[in-house]
Amino acid sequence: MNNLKYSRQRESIKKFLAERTDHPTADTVYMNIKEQFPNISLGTVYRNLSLLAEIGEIRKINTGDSADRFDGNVKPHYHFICKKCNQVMDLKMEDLNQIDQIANESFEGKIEGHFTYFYGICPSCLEKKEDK
Amino acid sequence: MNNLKYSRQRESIKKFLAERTDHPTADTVYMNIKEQFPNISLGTVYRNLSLLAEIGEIRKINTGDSADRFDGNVKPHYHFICKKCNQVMDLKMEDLNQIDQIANESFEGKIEGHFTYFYGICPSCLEKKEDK
DNA sequence: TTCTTTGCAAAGCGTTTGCACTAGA
DNA sequence: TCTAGTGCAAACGCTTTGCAAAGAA
Repeated sequence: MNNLKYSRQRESIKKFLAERTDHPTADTVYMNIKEQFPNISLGTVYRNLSLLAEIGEIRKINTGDSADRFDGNVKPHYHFICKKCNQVMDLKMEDLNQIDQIANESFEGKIEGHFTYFYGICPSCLEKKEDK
Repeated sequence: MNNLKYSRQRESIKKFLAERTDHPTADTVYMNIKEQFPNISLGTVYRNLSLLAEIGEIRKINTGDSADRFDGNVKPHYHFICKKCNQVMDLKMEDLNQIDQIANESFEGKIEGHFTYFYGICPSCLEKKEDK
């Protein structure tokens, strides 16, 4: 099952994501890894992103946008998406486990968890607005 | 700005969604509307779904799946997605406005709202599991 | 050697769009 | 009449996949 062989490309992708605090798309990863591996193909990037997400070394996040984004931080945390600049930021806040219980109160099935992301205006866009 | 003309196709799509409690994809809408309008095109379905969502008569929901889903119920409510059968169900629960404040506590920007969906096992899949 | 990973290109899927025609006001 | 909406088909953006060659164990 776990027949993973080392690959320089995969390590590079993992390292790249670990160093970023924004949440790049597959294409952004591709563009950046290309500097180190000029011949790398987009397919390889996608394959490795999927694989890394599957084994839990990175997280795949879906912001409702067309393209998926990837996060090198696998610790549970929430995301904020700016309505103006579409930037995706991490939020420093506690886990909202209590909302699963609230949801469960009048539900016959079993609630195991939730996906939540917050939206609004990010600090730098707020500033720009105030300047006007 | 609001130069809307009546269209039988659009009305039919709206009515169809209002009568459904599941959350069909564009393709499911297309398949069903086709019974009434055999010549309707997928493009028309997509155009009307976007338009209706834009003017707030339906809601577009993104469950992280490949295809978007549409909801005839525009009142604020939360969704549950079954991990087994991928069914999307409505949840009867209060608004979680308080979580926006929690998120805002250590955030420099402005949080305006959140998207949340819950996941787990739906009632009918739970039953099947217990039968074994 | 054996089996995983790669690069490439083609295909996949859901969605959008240009265009000539149709239909609502 | 005038403009919005339609059907059709082609194109789009993101992602996946088949295949032969390359690389790790």
